[in-house]
Amino acid sequence: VPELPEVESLARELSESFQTHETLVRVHCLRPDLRFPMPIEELESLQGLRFSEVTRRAKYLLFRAGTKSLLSHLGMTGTWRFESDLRLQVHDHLALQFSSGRYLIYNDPRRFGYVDVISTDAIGSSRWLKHLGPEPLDPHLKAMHLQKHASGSSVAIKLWIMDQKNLVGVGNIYASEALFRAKISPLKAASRVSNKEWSALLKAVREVLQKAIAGGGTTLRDYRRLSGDKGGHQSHLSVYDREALPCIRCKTKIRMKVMGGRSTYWCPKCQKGLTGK
DNA sequence: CTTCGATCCTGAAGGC
DNA sequence: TGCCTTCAGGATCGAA
Repeated sequence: VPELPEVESLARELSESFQTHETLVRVHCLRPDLRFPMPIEELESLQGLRFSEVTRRAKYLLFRAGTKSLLSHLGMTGTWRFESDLRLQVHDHLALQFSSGRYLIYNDPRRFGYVDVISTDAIGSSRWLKHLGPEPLDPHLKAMHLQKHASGSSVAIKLWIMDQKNLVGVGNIYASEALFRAKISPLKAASRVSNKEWSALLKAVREVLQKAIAGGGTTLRDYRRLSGDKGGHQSHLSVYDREALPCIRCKTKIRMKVMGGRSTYWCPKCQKGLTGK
């Protein structure tokens, strides 16, 4: 469900709500059967710690609680919500009870998400984060770095930018959107993307992500903000889910193809690249 | 090493 | 109305 903008929006909302630095009073492990079983004892070791800021790395949420941090990946359908009572719903897996009296609850119908507890001063070297590629919004990242890293890869550019060890945070929706914006075919081999195209692509990725963050995230189906509201961004999608509809630039019929098991949308006229190996 | 496909789940939506 | 099939924004794993 959530790509970088959705996780970033959520991290900001959560961070704001922890301005008051609440203490975690009790952890309720309701259903440990997530993608990886919940580490119950580790989670309980967070009891008594004060929660401060919530940050994001790639598509992971990181709740800082002193020397330890709670890491959360939302998979496809994970959501966090506040409740004033321990009022449970179907697919609630974890409830964090705070000193303020409120509960922060993790719900995940498809159970592709997971949580873990890691040491705050070794977040970057944790098993979840150490193999991740660069953050697209990091101003130190240059198009040249991506081009260099992709130089030996025959993988289609769409799949390449979605691979979290190459570049982080770009999921299925924003991969199609960014390639459309940069006018590059999703089928083009990563190694054949030119210098100029890499610049356009990185710029497009940044613009697409920034716009979505500003809009509070895209909701196609399941994504919910902390408030339970849908994201406000869905009307901004230019190609995703527009198969056979006219391209917004040239009216050509948008095409769809399954790549790596995921639906990919593009305009065969605007987006250059044909194939290539 | 790279690359591809199958796989983990539930629920919403569409066809008949 | 109801049953059945298909598909979904992720990412790991094993096989080739």
